[in-house]
Amino acid sequence: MSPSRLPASFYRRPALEVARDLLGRTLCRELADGSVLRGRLVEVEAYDGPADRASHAFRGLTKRNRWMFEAGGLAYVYLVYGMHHCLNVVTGEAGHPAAILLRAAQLPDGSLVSGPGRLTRAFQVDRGLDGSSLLSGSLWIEAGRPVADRAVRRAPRIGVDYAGAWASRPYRFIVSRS
DNA sequence: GGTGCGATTGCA
DNA sequence: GCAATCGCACCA
Repeated sequence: MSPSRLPASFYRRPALEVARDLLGRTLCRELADGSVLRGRLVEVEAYDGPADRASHAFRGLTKRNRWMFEAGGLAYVYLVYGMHHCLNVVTGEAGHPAAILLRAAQLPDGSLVSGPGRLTRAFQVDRGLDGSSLLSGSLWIEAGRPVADRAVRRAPRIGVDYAGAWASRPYRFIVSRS
């Protein structure tokens, strides 16, 4: 258990707050051989509450989205388009469905992994990690180097045009400068 | 039990 | 611009 692993209290806050605070943090993934992949989170999206039409939780609890209804600190991993995995961080209190989609990270060598499907491929994340705790286990987030307000840009979420007015809400958070 | 489609990506 | 590819949400 790494001492710099972000604690449960980090995740059990409102989704928009957690989303903004995830920027600059270090996504960590331990592989079977014991090596650890790391990347600095530079783009995330919040999906917040039962009224958010863009969220998987909009139509209530289902087999797929059940982890979104748990207390923050879990991974929610699902398959989209039959071929790409998406990695989310569950946030907030139990009963309030919310999660943050991880969209892009900067690797230690400076290269950028951009896109939720590319991110899960790079970090070898699939549905085997769905529902796993970020507080223990092979997937977690460390404190890293938080980002100043002036370096944060907000924008509408990607790929949710079906969500009506919710599609234009600025729920995407991007590191615009280092 | 059947059907339509997606919080994407890569290639033409 | 569009095909790939399948779990699952939803309806019957």
